[in-house]
Amino acid sequence: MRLHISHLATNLFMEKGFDNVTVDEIAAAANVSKMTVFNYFARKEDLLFDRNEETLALLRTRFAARTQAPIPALKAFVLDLVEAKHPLVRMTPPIAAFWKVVADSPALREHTRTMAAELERDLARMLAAAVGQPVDPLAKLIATLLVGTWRVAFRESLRSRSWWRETFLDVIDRGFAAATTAARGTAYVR
Amino acid sequence: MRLHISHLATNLFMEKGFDNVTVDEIAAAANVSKMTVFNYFARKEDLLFDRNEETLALLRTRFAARTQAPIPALKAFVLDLVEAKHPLVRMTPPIAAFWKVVADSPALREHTRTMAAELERDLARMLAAAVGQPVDPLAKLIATLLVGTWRVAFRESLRSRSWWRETFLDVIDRGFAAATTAARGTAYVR
DNA sequence: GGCAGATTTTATACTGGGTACAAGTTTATT
DNA sequence: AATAAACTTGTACCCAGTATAAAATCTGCC
Repeated sequence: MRLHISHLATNLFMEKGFDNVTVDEIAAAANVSKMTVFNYFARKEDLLFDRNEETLALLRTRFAARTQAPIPALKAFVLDLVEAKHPLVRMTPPIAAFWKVVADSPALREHTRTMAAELERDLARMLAAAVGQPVDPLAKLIATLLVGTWRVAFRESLRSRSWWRETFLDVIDRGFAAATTAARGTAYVR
Repeated sequence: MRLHISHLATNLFMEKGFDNVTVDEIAAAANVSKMTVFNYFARKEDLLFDRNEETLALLRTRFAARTQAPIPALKAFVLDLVEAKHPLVRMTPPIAAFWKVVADSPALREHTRTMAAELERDLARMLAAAVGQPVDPLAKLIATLLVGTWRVAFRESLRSRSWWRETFLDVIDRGFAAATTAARGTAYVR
């Protein structure tokens, strides 16, 4: 049911743009009342980003299974995503279309920032836990640097559909090198 | 007039919290109609962050007058702010109270993220212009790393009112070292 | 002073996301 | 079948923000 509504809504968003579809419209298309939609999804934005939680879970799982120090492990994780052509880094036309919907809506762009902020907080907690310490400024700094690196690399890979690999990997390389510098001499790097 | 309304609104926000003050209320307090308020301020959030543009202008001015490479110059700029006890880094009780209003409102927290994103874009442009190049992925990455560093340092200085200096400067040190690593071998560092 | 024209302010009415609440409907349990 | 629990819905509401056109205020000019 939740999936049904979310799917329907996503199609409408792709057709007409996020801001040009009202929740009433979505509810009508699903033969359901507006209240029911808000019952399943706290905000309109969640209709599109329903799978965000899965991504976080994937990160947590992979991080928990790591065999290296936190920062190298995270870099290896990102490189694995590229190698495996995971949807998060594989810019097929439908995926590019999805992100175009996001890029075209101010509300959705703001929402991605909120998600990034939550990711930063989560990652800081994970990093701190990995070295057995409370969440301190250094953990927050590293989390911010890494999430920022990811954001830039991701956006660049969206901008140019072909030949993005080189740029993407260069940004990842430089960003992780930067985080490594910030964390030099701590357990985060080795 | 704009200042009058903004001042009045800020006081109301400090008293009751951003989300518990309606624009109608502000308009009434200023003996003015709601439309007039929106005439001066495009969004409710702008009533509080009216001076954001000034800060950006300060950054641009200082950056234009720099004598060092971009990244060292920006670090010197931040250290100067600390030295001069600029309001941006001096956490007096009224300033802390102001930021508590922000911290207590989800809408305002989102707004700060939007401002940070705009700052990132601006800084990327400034960096690219400084080395005579179009805005490329590296400029974006450095801008993101530096703004992220600033955000973390700033938030930490808010968290603990006394003895914040050491932590603040440590985060700045590590963050700028990280950005320097990301930019190694380019004109951004020297 | 007084008039014409531009600018500002205002009232009114609307859109749309989101909440509160209470009543109705379905589904599961015994 | 009866009752409780969970889900769904209608209705009414709040508030930010927009559109539009009328009214008030200010401006330069004679």
